[in-house]
Amino acid sequence: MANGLKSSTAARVRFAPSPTGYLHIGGVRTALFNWLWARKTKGTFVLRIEDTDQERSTPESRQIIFDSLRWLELSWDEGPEVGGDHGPYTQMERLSIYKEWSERLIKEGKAYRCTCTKELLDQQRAELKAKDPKANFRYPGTCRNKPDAIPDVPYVVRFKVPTDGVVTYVDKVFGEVTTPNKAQQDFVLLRSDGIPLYNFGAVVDDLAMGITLVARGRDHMVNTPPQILIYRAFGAEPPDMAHLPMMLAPSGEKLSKRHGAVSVTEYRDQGYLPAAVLNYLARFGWSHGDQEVFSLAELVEAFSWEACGRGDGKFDTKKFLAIQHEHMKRENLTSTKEYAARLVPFMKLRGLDVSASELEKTIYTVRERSRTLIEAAEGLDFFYREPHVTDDAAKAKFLVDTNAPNLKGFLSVIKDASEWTEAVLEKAVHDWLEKEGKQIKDVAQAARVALTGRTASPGLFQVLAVLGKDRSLARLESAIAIAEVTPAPPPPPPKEGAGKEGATKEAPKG
RNA sequence: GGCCCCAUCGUCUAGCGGUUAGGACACCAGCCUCUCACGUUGGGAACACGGGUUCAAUUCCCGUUGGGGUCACCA
Repeated sequence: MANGLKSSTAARVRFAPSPTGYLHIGGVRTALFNWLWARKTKGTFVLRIEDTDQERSTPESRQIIFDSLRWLELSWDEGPEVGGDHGPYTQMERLSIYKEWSERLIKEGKAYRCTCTKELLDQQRAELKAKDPKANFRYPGTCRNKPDAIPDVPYVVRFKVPTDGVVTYVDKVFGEVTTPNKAQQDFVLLRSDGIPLYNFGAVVDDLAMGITLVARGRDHMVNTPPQILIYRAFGAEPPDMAHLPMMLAPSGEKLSKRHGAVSVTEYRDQGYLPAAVLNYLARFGWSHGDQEVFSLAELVEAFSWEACGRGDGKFDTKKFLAIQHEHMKRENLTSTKEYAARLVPFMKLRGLDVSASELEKTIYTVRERSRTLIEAAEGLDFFYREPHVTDDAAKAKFLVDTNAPNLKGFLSVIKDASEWTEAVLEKAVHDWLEKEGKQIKDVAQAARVALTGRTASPGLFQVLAVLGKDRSLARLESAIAIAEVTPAPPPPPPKEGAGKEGATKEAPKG
């Protein structure tokens, strides 16, 4: 009962990445689930930078994290650049806090100073391994029972792990998990340079920041028992814990650069929509009946830890693209206004300086056929490029003398149309075709190549309407000029497959 | 190897004792069609194995197998 109440009241959750590179797609999922929970409970989403790995942390990575989260629209309520009552939100700025809290534990006999050097322990570990490759090295407890005094050599602070007993906690997605304490060693809290290790820094901060639920990847599940021991040493109740199943590469290996894009910024640059990225990630390890496509608001509404699965999954780029396509197609998911605004930079990349308001008028022609903003930009290119570019193969195949008469006829019909609208043009052309005893397919491809420069495009009459009368006529005229002086290629030889099929069918005759 | 976790179509998953085991992606075939798409109809495709519990197990329990995580003065 008390637990249910705790879950439904405003949660304080956090996302605590290390600034050691790009923001991994798996990290984004962790951020998303936390963010969803914060929004659903009308709670607080805290961003904390865990930069205690001085070797790997960089200011650039820190910036990438901010940029990525902002692009995804996963806004944080407390954290770097926005502030809050529990700062600072960067661990390297909290060193005095860790020092103070560790002294507290030492004073209470729950932790101790250890002067064993890393070199010594590495050596002991190596010796043991040499004797017995299967052996499990653990800190032997050399300094565990020494009376406390500040040594005159560098020392680390170690946690005094109880020699017996177990840690049991109820994971929000995995249920009850029990680990024996004797499986753990006296792990290090504070390094000799005063910088905390992950488990200590995270617990101190989560406690100090009033975090009520910790959600992270399953690779952290092994950290939970020692962390709970630390919470208890501080006389505190641990927050709720939730672990998320792993996202694996299609091969079943850990997801890495080798298996395609793992950095969110790559998806951004490939023309994915943030809402689509979030949608795919949300459905990975979480489900809501048969629903596949969600807006962000729907995710917030529907999300729950209970509906999270426990099995690891494999990242599927095809399904990801399909979800992305849905978001590109549906106006209620991506309004034309938003679509246009996001498209502008992709047009710019093609050297086309088109305003969002201009794009808003043409987007309807590519909505269903573009899966990404890059594809949309490609699809819209010929509307804005003057002169437009004609594909060589398309030109050679369609802008030829045998098509010239049809193109001329087509041109003169639309030129005389009573009104330059899709419907009127279509009717005019069809009337003409009927009179001529021709079909639209006899002229469509040549006209398409003339107008768009390619063999695949939006509907012919949509193209005419968007292009406008002057440009349409001009493009047709120059195409006709080319066609008239270009001899048609020889007809292709009969297809082998078709011949065989015919032979089979007519075999009884022979 | 120790500790921990997991197990339904190829993939993401629904299922919370009794179902023709459902959906989505992908795949195949058809329809639609001025191209590309979209849309649409249909199809193949799964409960890892072995014991229990039960009138009844995909579902609950145990084991086996398989997979994953982690064993640092990284996070």
